[in-house]
Amino acid sequence: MTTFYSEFQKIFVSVDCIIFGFEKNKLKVLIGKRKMDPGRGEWSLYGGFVRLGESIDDAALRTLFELTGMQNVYMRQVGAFGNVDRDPGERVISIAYYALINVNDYDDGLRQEHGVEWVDIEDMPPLYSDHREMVNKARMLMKEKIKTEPVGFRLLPSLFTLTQLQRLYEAVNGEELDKRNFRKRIKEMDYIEKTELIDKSSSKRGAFLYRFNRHAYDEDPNFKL
Amino acid sequence: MTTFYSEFQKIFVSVDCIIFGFEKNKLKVLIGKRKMDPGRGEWSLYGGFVRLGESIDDAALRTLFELTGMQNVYMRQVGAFGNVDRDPGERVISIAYYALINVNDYDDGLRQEHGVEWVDIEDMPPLYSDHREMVNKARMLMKEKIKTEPVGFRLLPSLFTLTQLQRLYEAVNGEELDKRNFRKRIKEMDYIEKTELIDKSSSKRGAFLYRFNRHAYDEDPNFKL
DNA sequence: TCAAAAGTGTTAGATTTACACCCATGA
DNA sequence: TCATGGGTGTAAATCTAACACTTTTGA
Repeated sequence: MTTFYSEFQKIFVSVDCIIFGFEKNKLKVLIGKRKMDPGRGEWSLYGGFVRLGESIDDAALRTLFELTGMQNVYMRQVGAFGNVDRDPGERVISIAYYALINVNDYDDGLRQEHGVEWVDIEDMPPLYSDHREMVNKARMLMKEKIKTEPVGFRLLPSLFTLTQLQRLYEAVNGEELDKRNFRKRIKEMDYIEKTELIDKSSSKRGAFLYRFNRHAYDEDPNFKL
Repeated sequence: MTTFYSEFQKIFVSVDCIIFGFEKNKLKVLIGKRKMDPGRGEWSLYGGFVRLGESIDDAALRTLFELTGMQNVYMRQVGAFGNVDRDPGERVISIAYYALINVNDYDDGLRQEHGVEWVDIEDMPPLYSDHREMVNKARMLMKEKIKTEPVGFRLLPSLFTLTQLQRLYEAVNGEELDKRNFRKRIKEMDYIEKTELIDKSSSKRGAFLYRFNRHAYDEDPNFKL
């Protein structure tokens, strides 16, 4: 291989995944106890090293796939974290990505095999290295994103009630919303379709189930550039 | 040195700077013709490699300093760019940063020595590799940032007229603003101080000069978290 | 029969937008 | 004297936020 930049030094580059889920009306993050040195036993995001033959985006997707077996997952870059001493063992620059998954789609056996757990984002233990900072930034970005794009559906089952949807927005924004104002806004979104199905699991009366219509969303002139 | 991650491969990591300036009512970016292979002669952002002993933020600041001799410059990370073939010579992951400088503070001799030029962001030549993508993302982030924080002053002299400030916002947003509505909003911002000084360079009548008061900004309760 | 969640409109206030003329001055 | 950019306020429209009661049904 030609070495154009031989006078410079190479550095380990990793990816770390902030995997968001939504369960029991709480926004959750998937973390596990670190199984390698340095930092063995500390709570940590799941990550991996970037290989020479893959893009950083692909490295993030691969890492997520290793952990969850899931593909076609919504992932977005959070940013690069590169303090000199962020990894106590070696110089490692890490690129954080957040992912949005529906917790029901994640096989719980697989989750246990990897020893990772869903923890409430409002109630997280101290994390390894700068991982807390990554989570904070990821949450901030996701919160901004959800204001302008309907990415929240990634965190819900394909059929959901309006109350579930409201609780999701509340968990993401960290504040309660007015039920009537919320429903009014939802009604204006043609890509949220009411079905004739009723969910009786959370109330005696039952609530209509809704679904996100991607096709209608892509056609919505309010969201064209 | 202990080698914890010896089974993985290291990668070159660079930083690239999107340096924004404001001149003749246009938003400009500083670019130059690349002086090294691969890509020699192509228009390119100014960049450099991250060293083992410095953080990525420090690498960006150092790179900017090398080019401009300027310190204490406002810089923010744009993100990591890591397609496998983004650099035709070697695998290089690059972290882009944008900087806001006042073009008058940049010594023009130094600029010429480095062979870089201010080009209108609306009228840029094709750029090396993924640099255009970096510029686009940087601009988008800067545009969002300026909506909530008064970072625009970094692009202006310390004394400026309201028309200059309006033109800056127009250049950043890419659309014209209503003069009266703009001035109404500015008047509400206590950290933009009117001085008794008059600028006669752009009109016969002359226009009052204003200044940004950082102290008043830091105290503004509208901007506390 | 009652507890618990679902569902539904209106009004006041705040914010945003549109819009046109006089002023001061140097050439 | 006139061309040029500087400077100023109001009203309509839109958006946002606050708010309370009825319905259904299983236990």
